[in-house]
Amino acid sequence: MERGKIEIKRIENSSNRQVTYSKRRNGILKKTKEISVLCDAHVSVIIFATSGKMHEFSSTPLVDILDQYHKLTGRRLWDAKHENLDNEINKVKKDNDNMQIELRHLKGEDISSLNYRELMILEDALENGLTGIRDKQNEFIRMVRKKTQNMEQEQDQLNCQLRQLEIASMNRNMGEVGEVFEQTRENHDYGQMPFAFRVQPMQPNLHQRF
Amino acid sequence: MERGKIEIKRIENSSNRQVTYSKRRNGILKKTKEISVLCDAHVSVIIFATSGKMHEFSSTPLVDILDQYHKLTGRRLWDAKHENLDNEINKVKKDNDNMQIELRHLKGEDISSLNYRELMILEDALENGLTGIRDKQNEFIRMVRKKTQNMEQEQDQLNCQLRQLEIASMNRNMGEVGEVFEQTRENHDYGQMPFAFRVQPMQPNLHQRF
DNA sequence: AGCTATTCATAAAA
DNA sequence: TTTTTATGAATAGCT
Repeated sequence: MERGKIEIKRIENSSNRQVTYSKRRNGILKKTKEISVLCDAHVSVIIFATSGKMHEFSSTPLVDILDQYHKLTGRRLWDAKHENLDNEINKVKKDNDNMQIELRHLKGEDISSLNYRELMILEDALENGLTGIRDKQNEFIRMVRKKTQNMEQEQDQLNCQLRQLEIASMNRNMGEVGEVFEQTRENHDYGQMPFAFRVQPMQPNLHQRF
Repeated sequence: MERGKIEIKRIENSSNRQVTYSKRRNGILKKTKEISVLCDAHVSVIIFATSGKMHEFSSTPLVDILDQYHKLTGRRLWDAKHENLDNEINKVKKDNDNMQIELRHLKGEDISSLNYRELMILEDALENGLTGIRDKQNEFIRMVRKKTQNMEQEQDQLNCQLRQLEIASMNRNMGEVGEVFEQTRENHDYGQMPFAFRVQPMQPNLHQRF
């Protein structure tokens, strides 16, 4: 065999093999860089020598290349965790789709494909829903009504008290005033009473006359 | 520039680029195969053309190569991907929860925390849904009713025809039979009539008397 | 690691 | 695309 020509089979001489490996590896890396530049190609090469040493070239991040690889071949290159996440996301998305459909149906959308039985089931569900909602609403209304009643009663009581106080005040103004007025003030302790409960005199300037 | 020599930069002429790509790609694949045989190397090449078409060569299953790659570089190829998946899964789960809540509400469940306004909105949604469903149901009912009517009409017609044929048959049996019977047979051409339209004699054995 | 003699790859053209 | 051919690039075997 003349110089320069070799048969493509394992080179038995270890040092020859080592040299050839080194030369050809460089050649390959060079070629891959070139094709990626010349032709806009995305290339990844990973080369391991038997020694375990690695050389690589990637025109694009390896992850991206592998991602495309996966999309195209469907072959899984990833680890278990990745796969689990993938499964989970698919499951959740499926749930999502189902719920989406159910929601639409309950809103009366996309129902053309349903048969009568399915429509009946939907109707029942909606009626149950309505019943629940209306019960709740009635509860609200009862509550509000009760509250209103209570407030009216309170109002009545207050009005009643107010009238009594007015009468008392009138009586005092007609008789001895000064001493008794001061005493009344103390008894009612206006300073700690909420404003709404204070009795506004019907004739605020009445005492100025004295 | 003479024939055969080029500068390493993107080939602008699209068809030249395509041809060069094809040739060089083959070259690279050949070289990688050769080095793996000659030098016992483990090699993986993945090449994507801009078109998206892929070519690859792996002296060893790609998964194994990537496994070694992991061990050697410690680079976590998938971390970024995992993070993305995590984000996506969280988003979808959130959607899921929201829909779950909406569904429950529409079914009248878990509504204690809602205020009156929210209840009203729900009620409207449910009523709309019911309206849609009931419209659809009515449509069904109308359809079925119409079908039934049509069938009844058809039935009536058939009964009518049947009666007429029976009468005709009776008449024939009362008069001259032999010759006329044969003739009638020909006229009605039973062979091409669908079975349902054939007149069954009321007394099938009547002719045997003659 | 360099250095040729050769073989191989491939640009241009068909 | 594939083939052809002229030419440059890669590389086997030596140093």
